[in-house]
Amino acid sequence: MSKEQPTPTLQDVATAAKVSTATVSRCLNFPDQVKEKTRTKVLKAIKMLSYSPNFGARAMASRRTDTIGAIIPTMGNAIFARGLQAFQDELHLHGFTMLVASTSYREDIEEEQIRALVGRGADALLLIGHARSPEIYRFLEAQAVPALVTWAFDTNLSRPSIGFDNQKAMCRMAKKVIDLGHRNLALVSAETILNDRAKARQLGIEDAMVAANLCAKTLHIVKTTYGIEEGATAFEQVMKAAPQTTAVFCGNDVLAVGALRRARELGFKVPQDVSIIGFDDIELAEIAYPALTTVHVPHREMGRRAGAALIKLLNEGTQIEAVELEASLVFRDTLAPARN
Amino acid sequence: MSKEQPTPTLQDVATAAKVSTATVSRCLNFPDQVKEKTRTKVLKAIKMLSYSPNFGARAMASRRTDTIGAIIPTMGNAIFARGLQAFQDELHLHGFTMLVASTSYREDIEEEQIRALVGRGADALLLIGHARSPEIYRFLEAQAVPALVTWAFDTNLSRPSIGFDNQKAMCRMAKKVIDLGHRNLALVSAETILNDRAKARQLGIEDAMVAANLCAKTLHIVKTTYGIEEGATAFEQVMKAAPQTTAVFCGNDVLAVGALRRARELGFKVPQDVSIIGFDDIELAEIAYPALTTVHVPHREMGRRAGAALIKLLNEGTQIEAVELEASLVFRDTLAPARN
DNA sequence: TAATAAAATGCAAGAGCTTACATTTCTATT
DNA sequence: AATAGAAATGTAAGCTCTTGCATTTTATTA
Repeated sequence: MSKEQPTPTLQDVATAAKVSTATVSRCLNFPDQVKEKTRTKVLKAIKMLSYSPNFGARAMASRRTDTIGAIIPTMGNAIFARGLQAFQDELHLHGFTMLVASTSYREDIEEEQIRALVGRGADALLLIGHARSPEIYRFLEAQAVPALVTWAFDTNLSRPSIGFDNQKAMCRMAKKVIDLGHRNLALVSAETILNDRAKARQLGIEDAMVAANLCAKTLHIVKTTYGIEEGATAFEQVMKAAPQTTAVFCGNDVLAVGALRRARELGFKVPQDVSIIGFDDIELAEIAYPALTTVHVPHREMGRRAGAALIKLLNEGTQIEAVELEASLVFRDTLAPARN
Repeated sequence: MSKEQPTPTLQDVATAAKVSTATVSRCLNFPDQVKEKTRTKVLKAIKMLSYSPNFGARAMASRRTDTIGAIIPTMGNAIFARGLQAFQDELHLHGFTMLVASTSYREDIEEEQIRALVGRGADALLLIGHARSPEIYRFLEAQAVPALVTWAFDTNLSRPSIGFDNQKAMCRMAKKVIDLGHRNLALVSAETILNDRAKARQLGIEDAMVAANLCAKTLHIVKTTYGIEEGATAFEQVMKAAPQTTAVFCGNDVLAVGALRRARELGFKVPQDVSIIGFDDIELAEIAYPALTTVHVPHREMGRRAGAALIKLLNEGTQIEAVELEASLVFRDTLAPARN
């Protein structure tokens, strides 16, 4: 503990095993290029010295890292955590390593993290949503780091993405809601400025309203941050400002669960008095009481596919082809025909 | 896109700005050591080239990385995700970067990940739980990488840890349960071989039983993997094998929520017929119906403190002092006196 | 204005690894 | 046993930065 022992290097191993550094290196990277006997000797030296290769040096010398970076808004949100886990599992399967960073939904931090991951040698990047400054896309291009957008899907953009169309999915759900006779709609949403998914979901409802000859302007929107309590508060605001509301859409299940709870606390019967609709279909949705009607997002599938696509791109140079996944509607117990 | 543009290097920037590489480097690392005019020039060149420093090279040359690694079992579990987020926030505050890896509760993968993170130059490591082979601890020592154990606390070990005593916490809860007249206890637990937290929780119940003159052997234990459905199945197994059971402890809230659901599906009244107790106190616990009685674990506090301690160690060389956090009991609606 | 100290910059030696190419050691064949 | 060809190993350059020391520029003082 007290002695300043420098961490062992390739050279140390080579010396201990009485071979050249090249042989040790090959032993690690191309084991079958070295004779069994030599290999054993080297491996023993490695173990003895508790040697571990220096990644930076290796990356620099070999010009590749087998590392893919992922940048998500927050790990506190189960849907990202879960998608990432699937992503990571897929990468691990192919010998790649994942580096994660989170942005707390802040654009400046996202930029910082993108630079950090690129600097760390990420061979490719996984990003959430399309919305970010052109400068960042330029940077990525200058660094020749391919980026794949997920959690969103938009045919209008040239960027490859693997995800689903938030707008379309929410529109389908809204149509159902309107078909059940609801005319006074509200939306509890996350901030839409830096979150194109949230924005798309809002647009989806508005699309359905217009299609049903309702004025999109009548959609009562309350914006809030992420959290159960936040959802509860927002619900209260909605019902105070627009008491005639019969259906409250929520930008995600966590907000919806909060709304649900507050609804009950305030004496509303769900769904008889007011319907509540979530988005994501996390476990919470099923557990909530009454069980939440929501839009199912294929998080794991998305993560897995994104991983596979990026690996294919890196290994075979195959261009990523955009994949639109299906987000299905899950009808449980918080949606019913409008009262009266 | 077609031209193989090599990513820009420090040298490129230096050339573009007509200064030496040393100046560019200082511009990045010690901005006030370089004249305003020069700095502007350099910064412009950097922006123009979309330059981003190569982390590996920097790490190698400067022998430090300002990076801390965290290794958790899985991101799919909210409690780890949340603790990590707090950890990351704390690190970010001090200019450190976090590298995460997950192990899927597999020892071999954990070892692999530890080596990977150390190889990537992690200045320190955050680990969950104490249980791992001595060889790994030896490796960490050989590499002079300090490691902090969290999510657990054990005064008997010399290793520094910031966490809570799983055994003590569960024992307190079990005591309450026994005080309510429960004599036939069961436990739905995660696999305890590689999970010392799960093991400790089990021991905690047994401690309480012994203290109450119950035979610890009568604790009916069912082991399962993580998941709501898994918890449900395990509950069913418990009640089939030991129908006289009046209180079912669960290793975590997710299992408990599953048990709760299956209990209702099977026609058990909770808590009248059977009490169900969780562990962790994640959001799910509060949302579950009836709301779950559980042990509150200070995830965020743990993450934050762990971050702070590691940074202090790295920056000031201050030895980490172990901190035992309090895990409190949260009584909600799934615990009641034993029937009869 | 000259002399001196302080600030800014440049030079060049590494940091630990990979890999093209050169050299040595085997294996198999005649 | 000699030799070609293959397999194994070694040599050394180069990957991109940081930093101690040397040098140049700028500011300060007499």
